[in-house]
Amino acid sequence: MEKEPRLQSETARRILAAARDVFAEHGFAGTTVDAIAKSAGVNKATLYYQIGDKETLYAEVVRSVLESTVDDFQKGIRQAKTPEEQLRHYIRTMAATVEGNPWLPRIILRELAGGGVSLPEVVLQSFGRLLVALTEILDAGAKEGIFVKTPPFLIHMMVMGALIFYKTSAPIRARAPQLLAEKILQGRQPSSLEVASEVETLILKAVLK
Amino acid sequence: MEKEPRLQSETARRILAAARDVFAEHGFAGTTVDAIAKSAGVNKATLYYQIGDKETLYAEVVRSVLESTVDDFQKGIRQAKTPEEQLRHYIRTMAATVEGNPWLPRIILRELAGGGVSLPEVVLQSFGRLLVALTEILDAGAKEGIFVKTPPFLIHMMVMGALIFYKTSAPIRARAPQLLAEKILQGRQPSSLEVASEVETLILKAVLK
Amino acid sequence: MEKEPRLQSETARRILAAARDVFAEHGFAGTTVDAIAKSAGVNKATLYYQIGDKETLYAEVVRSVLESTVDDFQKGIRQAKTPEEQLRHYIRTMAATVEGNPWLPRIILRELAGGGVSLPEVVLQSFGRLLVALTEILDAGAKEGIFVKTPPFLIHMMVMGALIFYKTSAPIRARAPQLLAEKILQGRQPSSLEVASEVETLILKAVLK
Amino acid sequence: MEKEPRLQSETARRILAAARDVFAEHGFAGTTVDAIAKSAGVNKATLYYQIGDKETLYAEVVRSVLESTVDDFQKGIRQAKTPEEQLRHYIRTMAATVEGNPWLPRIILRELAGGGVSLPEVVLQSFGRLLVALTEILDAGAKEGIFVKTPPFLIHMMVMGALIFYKTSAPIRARAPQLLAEKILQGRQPSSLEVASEVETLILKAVLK
DNA sequence: AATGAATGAGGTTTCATTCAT
DNA sequence: AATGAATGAAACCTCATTCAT
Repeated sequence: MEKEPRLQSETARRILAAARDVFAEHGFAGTTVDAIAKSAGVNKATLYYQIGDKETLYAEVVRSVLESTVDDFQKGIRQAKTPEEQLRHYIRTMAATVEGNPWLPRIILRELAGGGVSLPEVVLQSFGRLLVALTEILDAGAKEGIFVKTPPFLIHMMVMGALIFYKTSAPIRARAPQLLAEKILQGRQPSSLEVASEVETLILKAVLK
Repeated sequence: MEKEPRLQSETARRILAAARDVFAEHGFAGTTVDAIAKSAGVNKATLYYQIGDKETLYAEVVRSVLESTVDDFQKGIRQAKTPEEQLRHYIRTMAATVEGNPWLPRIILRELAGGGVSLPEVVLQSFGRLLVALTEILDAGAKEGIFVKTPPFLIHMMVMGALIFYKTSAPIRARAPQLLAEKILQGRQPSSLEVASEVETLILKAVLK
Repeated sequence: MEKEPRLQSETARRILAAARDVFAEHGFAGTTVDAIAKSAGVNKATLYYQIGDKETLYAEVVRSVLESTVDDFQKGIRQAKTPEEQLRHYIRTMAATVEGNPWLPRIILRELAGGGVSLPEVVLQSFGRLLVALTEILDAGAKEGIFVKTPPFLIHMMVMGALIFYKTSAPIRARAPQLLAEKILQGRQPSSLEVASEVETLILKAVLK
Repeated sequence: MEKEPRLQSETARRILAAARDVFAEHGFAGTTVDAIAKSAGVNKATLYYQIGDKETLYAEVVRSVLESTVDDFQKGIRQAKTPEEQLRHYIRTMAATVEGNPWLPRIILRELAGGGVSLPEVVLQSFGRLLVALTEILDAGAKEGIFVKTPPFLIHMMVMGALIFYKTSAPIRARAPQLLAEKILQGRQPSSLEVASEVETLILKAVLK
């Protein structure tokens, strides 16, 4: 249950990668162990030998996905100097992470829907550190008199919400009737990166004095 | 598969209400027909007699929940006059709807996570009408020179994202270590309505010239 | 788990009868639910619907087998008057019960081997009542001066042990080399009832003053 | 399948000792090869390399346990002179063997319950020799006119039955309600050796003229 | 309209055994 | 001689669905 990722065998890594994709696609209950094993190219019993039961497997996937994600976040943020630059960096890093980890948004959505019952303590702590970083950025900006005072949690929700909702609603948007799409989206389906830059613009306008 | 809602018997309504709650709690795959029947206080066979199979039941739940929600939205928006008032009204209506329908956020999250495969056409259309309304508000504001030009879809994502994420992350926030909570939330867990009003402030600041 | 036997459906009775035989033959771990279902002529899922899981099924079998057995015992004993007659009756009743319930000896042996972990409280109580009856017989005989004082539990063990061991060792005796059998058994394989009568003779001789 | 015991390696002995305990505890079907390997502190594959498959392992355990037991029996019996002394010795030796080999009673019970299908020929022969010895004792006593004529097999069953049942019923007796225990056992739980001596008294009284 | 009962299909997990090292 | 890893087969159990009443 508590395998040090660095010590994982190649087989275990293959299984976890497969599990990550299948869980992201179908959720916990909708995923069958058979599907994971097949996707990983191993026998079902091997999966149990290497990792454990379905719940352990899921917990391990959630942990590794969210923890590594948060690590990426933090590295990104430290590179900027002024609060404004840091806040921009924060948004860009989040966008890049969402973009680079296609399974992430859906796993986050499902965890939220499920009340986060599968989130291990260690993930909560990583998350906390991320929010602390954002809090420090906003506080610094407020102290310098360039930001209005805003609750960090809310900023996080708006940024994450916009990015994740935009990303995951893609298949639904694709089904929109032609006419509608033109009216609302002006015929364009902006890429995630364009959206991220628009989010950046809006959030900055909302926060800057 | 397509029962006219007005013709529903009392039994059918009880089943659908139970299904709505159980599906919201556990998702489609995580829900058993047995659990719905038990929660509705009817025999499983009765459920099949009244509604149909599990998929039909889910589709019916999603349809009724989202469609009625969108109807509420639209009624709310029309009551305001100036674009600014309308935009505020839009956000407040959304917040009130999320607040008044506890099952809504989780169903939306799961639908997004699942790519919206269970969303019937009619729901997409309702959604479209909602976005058209928002588009008209933003366009009117831009034409009057009080709003900057912003993509309506993005505004929608930011508002919905913030509201739904805040609502559904409550159980996770409750697990946050004391120290962290104080730093980030300053010890307060604002109510959903307070959050909605802060979202309103931020969005308006972002959109107003 | 606590079905009143009188209220059991025909199907449930068929399943329990099949389970009784298969468990007696192969023990708990050696029995598959598939085998019971097949032997009962019902679908495996029906078995779960009617009774419950394997453990519940086994507990129910042990309970019903041992409880009804003890009831038989008690009826038999009450019919005799003098302590000597009662003690003879006790032994004969036990022999008849072992003879009439082929699955009983093996289930008792397995329960003893397993430490009786599956014996429900109610079975223990029945057993207790049986031993109380035997105790009263021996005490009465001792008071009348016709029995020597002997521990009731030991008498019970010797009688049961002899009867059950004789019964269950039949397949092993059948494998004995010809020559040996002649020497030990004088070529005869006495029937269970003959053995019971010899047990009766021996026990009485041991107990009578 | 037939390894000469003298040639067994230390590892093989460790495995067999572990197997003996685990099989006694859980029976053949209830035992997993994993459990034995773990209990022996060796890798599962080593177990297969050293002994063979599960059935071979079990047969080897049964053979060694019962055979060595019978050897002990025979040594003990030869030390006494008169038939009465020999018969007493027989019972005491059996009691001592049961007492000194805690796994023996349960393995015997399970073998009886299973019809002795796992008893190898060699075990049957040892058993036969034991019964021949008992037969000779009883015959000698009868010829000297001090014993009544009794079937040796029955004596064996009664003695073994009483000893083994008493031993293995200990956990069940421990669960007996206080009140009952006092009535039947007069508050005492006699040790196995006390019980053996009472068995001796009773059997001798039954057999002596 | 409602239900107890039944079931095929499929899900999760275990286990004896083998193999490459 | 010993072991970590792998696996086919089979075990237990669940669940959506149907049917007779």
